Amino acid sequence: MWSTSVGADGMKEHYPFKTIEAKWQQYWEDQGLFATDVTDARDKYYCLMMFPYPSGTLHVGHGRNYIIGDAVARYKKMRGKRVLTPMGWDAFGLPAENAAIKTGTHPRTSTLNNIATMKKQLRAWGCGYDWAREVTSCEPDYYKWTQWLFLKLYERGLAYKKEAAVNWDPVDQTVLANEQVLPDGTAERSGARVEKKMLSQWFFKITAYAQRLLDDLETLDGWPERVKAMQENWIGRSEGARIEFPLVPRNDGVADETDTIPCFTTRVDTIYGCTYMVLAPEYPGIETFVAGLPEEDSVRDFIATAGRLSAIERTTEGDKNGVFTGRYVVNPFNHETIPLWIGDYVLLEYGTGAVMAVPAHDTRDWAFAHKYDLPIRISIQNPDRTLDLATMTEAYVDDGVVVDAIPFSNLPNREAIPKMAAYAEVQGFGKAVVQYRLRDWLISRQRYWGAPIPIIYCDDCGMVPVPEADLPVKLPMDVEFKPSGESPLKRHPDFQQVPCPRCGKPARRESDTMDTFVDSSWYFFRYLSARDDAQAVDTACCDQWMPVDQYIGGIEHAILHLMYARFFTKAMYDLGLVHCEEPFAQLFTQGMITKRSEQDGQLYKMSKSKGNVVSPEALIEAFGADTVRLYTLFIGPPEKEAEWNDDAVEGAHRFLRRIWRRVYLHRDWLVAARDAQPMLDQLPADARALYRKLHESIQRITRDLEGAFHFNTAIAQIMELMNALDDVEVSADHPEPVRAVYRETLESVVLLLSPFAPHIAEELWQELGNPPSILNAEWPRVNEAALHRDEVEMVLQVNGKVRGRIMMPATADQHAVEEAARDNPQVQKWIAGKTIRKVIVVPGKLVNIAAG
RNA sequence: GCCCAGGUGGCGGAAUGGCAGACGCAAGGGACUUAAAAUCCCUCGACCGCAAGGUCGUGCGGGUUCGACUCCCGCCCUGGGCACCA
Repeated sequence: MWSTSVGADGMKEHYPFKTIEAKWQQYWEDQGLFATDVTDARDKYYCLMMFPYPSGTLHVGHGRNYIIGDAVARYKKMRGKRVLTPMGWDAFGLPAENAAIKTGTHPRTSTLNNIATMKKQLRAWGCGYDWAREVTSCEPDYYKWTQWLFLKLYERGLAYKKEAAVNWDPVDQTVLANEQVLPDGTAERSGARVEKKMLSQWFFKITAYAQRLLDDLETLDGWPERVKAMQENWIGRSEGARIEFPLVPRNDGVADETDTIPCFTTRVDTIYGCTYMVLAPEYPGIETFVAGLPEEDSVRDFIATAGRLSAIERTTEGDKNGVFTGRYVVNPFNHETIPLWIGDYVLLEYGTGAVMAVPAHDTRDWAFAHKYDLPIRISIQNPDRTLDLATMTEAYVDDGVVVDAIPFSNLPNREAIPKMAAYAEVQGFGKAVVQYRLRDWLISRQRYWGAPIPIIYCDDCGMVPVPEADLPVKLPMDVEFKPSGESPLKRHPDFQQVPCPRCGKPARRESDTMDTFVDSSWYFFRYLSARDDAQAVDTACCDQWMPVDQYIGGIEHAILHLMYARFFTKAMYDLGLVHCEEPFAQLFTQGMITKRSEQDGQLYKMSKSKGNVVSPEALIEAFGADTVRLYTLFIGPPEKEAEWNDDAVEGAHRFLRRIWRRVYLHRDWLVAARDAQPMLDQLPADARALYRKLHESIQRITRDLEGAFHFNTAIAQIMELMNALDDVEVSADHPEPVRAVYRETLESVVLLLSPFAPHIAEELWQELGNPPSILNAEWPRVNEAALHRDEVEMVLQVNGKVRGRIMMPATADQHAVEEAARDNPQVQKWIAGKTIRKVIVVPGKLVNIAAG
């Protein structure tokens, strides 16, 4: 029903997305619309997207992150916020170094090339950033400060070196942090089967922050529950007791290095049922315990066999193997002498590496005791007191009553736990303790492409930190990459040989570099003073702008990056560098984009190896960036996974084309209707209804964007509004108030659309006679008067089933509504001959008559 | 085993305890066109019925309620996190 008059230039009638997209990208850049002056923090809104690793090119799956972030930034700007959206590059990392080994291209060259490509891609998507704050973690002006922060942590004892059993990735030729090993024992990055090796490595003492990291999760109201739950699981707090078991001296008079063996238990209430103790095979000093005893050979064999097992074999539930040591310990509660065993199911890294075994009340101990015919004793009775060793077929692990445990007998076991821990403390052989699963963060990597650890080894002075004035410790560029994967720093004399900063004698530089997760643990502070070469962070500015108001990124960083960044923030807080304890107030984790593989028809995350990658370039060429953006946001709830569907992209394009034509064809008289007012009392019914629909839409879209970012329903609402517009005839021939309605509707559609499809919105905004940029325009406001209805449609139900509907004055009272409902012929058909038991009236909505 | 999500048409997905399936995709039919593209109109959960209309339907089984996709209890399934963690 749209008038078909064609505009002056027929060309532009066909939504010239290519020209307008190039035009507006240039305009935003020239006008510096995303440059933010951080000296003014009134109404600040720090909108941050996880900075990408410059892997080469971005696909539409990556795009979701940036498109969501850009839509949020644009929306908040229109809501009057002073929005800061910086962007940078997590630019150190193994892929670039591995590529260098293959192709000979230096990692810095390939990385900077990739950055240039990806920057172009972000621009082509229409995403705006404050590029003056760009940080690139592989450049000395950034990693200088990463190294400086390392030194600060080192001074505080939060960075330390120790010999430990660590995860070794044989493919990437480096050690890894626990967080970077998947549950199946393979490396998160390379996929290699991780090996355990005893090596001397650098750690950050994240465990010192375990409790704070756990406690402060509760303050993070703006974080998804699942992310908080994952971090809670990972930290793995458990309360228990540490009990010292005296070691029974050897018969042959040979002295031991220790006279007690401590163990950690969460079930000290079961200790009267403890019938033996088990040590981890790697337990330090185990060999001296058994030296010269008849059991020595079997113990050595056992340890050797257990040592050959891989991490997965050791940590997979299943068969438990062990061996008797020939030694005994004493249970300090009942003074009973019990045998000391070694078992491969006991982990050195957890607790004390020793377990008090209570087969009657622990499923693992039950299995072990049965296998090796060890004694079993009940020390917790079930509430009915019917437990009997003769009839038990599995360990009783539930709560009950303590038995055979004078002076604790007959106590409910939960009450016995604190009492027994207190008793141990008074007696001096134990105490209540809290144990965490979280391990310290292993940060050294035996690779080249990372920030060098600023430490020097001197034969006389030992470990010496590089003086601050000598930072950055620069990565040498003249290096040779060997296929073995060995770090070129290890055989780079100029890099390694250095005088000791303390005594001046020849010394050796640390050749390990830092985990790239260190670089990304503090970049959000650096954005605020990215070009400052005098200090790592600008404390005053951080006070103003931190925390980040909205952080947006992938769920895959739920534990890794997000916990490391929280740890760094707390450590920097303790150093007085910043005054916020949590970096990210609101966290939004968008779901992955998947696509069906052409090979096997399964859904996979987009990746080159699966061959299901969709590049944005061809789509932008064919449909424009606005279409790709609109489709990406419309695909489904942004926090959920979504399957990419090439066909549906066209639907988004059709919609934009429709809006383009509607506005463009009528632009002349729409501009002329600039000052016309939509007088409510002068509007014919259809225009009045459209005007109501418009304001309902504004209300709903605004609600959808606040908080939960329901872009999909917001866009659906714009589509509905356009559909409603289709049902009326829009032309210049209408009276002024009606023209005003059409103008306001189309203008609002453009405004409401602008965070999602900003180029077309800018162009149409201008076509409607407004000055650019739409970013400076105000988000539409709801006109409460427009929402008013004189009449409402009411649903009529009989026994909960819809039987009809009637129009009622909005002011009708309950009685009138009930009356009208009973009089309705449809309703009468269903209540005829029945007794009406109850009538429910929901004002403005429905009537339900219960009849039977 | 423990802890989180989730299960709705052919598909993606909508629904403050109040009309289940908004919006879009796909499909089918039609209009315009020499033709195509583009655009527009109609149909589109299942079953019964010529129709009016009716019955069933949100993983399964119960419950609360005038009324349940929504709340409660018990299951099943899918995805994710943790797990020989003492």
